[in-house]
Amino acid sequence: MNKELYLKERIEELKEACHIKGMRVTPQRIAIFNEVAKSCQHPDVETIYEAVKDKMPNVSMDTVYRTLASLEELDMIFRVDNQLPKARFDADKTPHHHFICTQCNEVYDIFLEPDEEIILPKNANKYGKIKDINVQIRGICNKCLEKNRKQ
Amino acid sequence: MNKELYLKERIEELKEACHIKGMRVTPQRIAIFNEVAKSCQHPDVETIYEAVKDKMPNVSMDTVYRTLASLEELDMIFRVDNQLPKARFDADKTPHHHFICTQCNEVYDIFLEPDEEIILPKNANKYGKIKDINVQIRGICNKCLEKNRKQ
DNA sequence: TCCTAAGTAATAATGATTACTATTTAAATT
DNA sequence: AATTTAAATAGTAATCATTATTACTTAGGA
Repeated sequence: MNKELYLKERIEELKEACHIKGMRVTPQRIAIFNEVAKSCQHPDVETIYEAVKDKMPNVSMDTVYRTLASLEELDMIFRVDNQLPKARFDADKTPHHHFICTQCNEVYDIFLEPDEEIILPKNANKYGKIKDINVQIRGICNKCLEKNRKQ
Repeated sequence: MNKELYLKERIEELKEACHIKGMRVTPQRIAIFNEVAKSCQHPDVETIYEAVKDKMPNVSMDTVYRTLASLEELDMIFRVDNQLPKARFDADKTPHHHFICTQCNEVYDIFLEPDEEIILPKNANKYGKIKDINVQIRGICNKCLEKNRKQ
C-alpha cells in the first residue's frame, strides 16, 4: 500500500480512538504516533524523542513517555519488549507460554497439554540461529477482572 | 517429581554447565540459581537478592545482576520479559512474530505466510481475558553470526 | 469568545541496572 | 597440602531509563 496514504489513515484512526475515549487530539500525540507508525525499526524512546524534536523543538521527554503510554492504552501501538517494569526470571526450560496481566503485572505460566507444541513460523530461520521462543499472552487476569467488576 | 530431587539435579546441571564453559562454581552462583529454580513466581532481582541475603548476608546487588547474566548465558535461566535494555515500540497491528538477537539486540519482524496464523494454547483463556499475543523468537542474527565467524 | 480540565514543558527525583576497585577465592598446579 | 593466579565478589559509586512535580498552555465544548 502507498505509505503516505497508510499513515494518513492510521492518523485518522488515532483521532477516532481519541474521540471515543474522550482524549484530546494534540499535535504531540499525532507527531509521536507518526514517528512510530512510519518506522519499521521498532524505535526506542530516545529515537522517537529526537525525531519529534526536529519538528517540535521543545517537546519534553516526559511527554514522549506519557504519550507512548496513552497510545498503548488506545491500542494504537504496543511494546516489543519491556512489558514489565523490571526484569523477572524463570528457570523452567520446559516449553510453556506466559500470561502477563497488563493491569497488575502478574505473570502466570500456561503449560501446554501433552499433545500441544509451540509452532515456529515458516520464516523463523530467515533472520538467524534460533535459541528459544518466548510467547507472551497479554491481557487482564481473572483477579483484576473481578476487582474491576466490584468497582 | 520430588521437588528437592529436582533442585539437586538442576544444581548438578549448573555445575556441569560451568565446567563446560570454564566458569567457576561459586556458592553465590548456586544460591542465586537455587532461588530462581525453586520459585514458581518468576522472581525479580530484588526478591532474589533478599532471599539470598538471608543465607549469605553480604552478597551484593552487583553479584546478583552479574550472576543472573551468567546463568542466562549458561542457558540455565531466562528472563520472562525485559530482554532489551530499553523499551521499543511497534505500530504494526498485523499478526507477526519478532526475532530478537541476543547479541546485538536488533529486532526483526517475522511476517506470517498467508496460510499461517499464531496458535493460542488450549489453556490460554484460563488466566484471564486475552488482549494480544507477542511471540519473541530469540537467537543470534545472521549479521552477528557472520561477525563471530570472522573473529 | 470564554472556560476548564486535559495536556505539556521544564526540571527534579526515583528506581533499576552497571561500572569500578580492592579483596577474596575456586580450582589448577606443584 | 601448600602455592599460584585468574576469575569472581563486596562495597560503593555512577549511569541510564523512567516517573513525578509543578506551573503553564491549549483543545475543544459551552
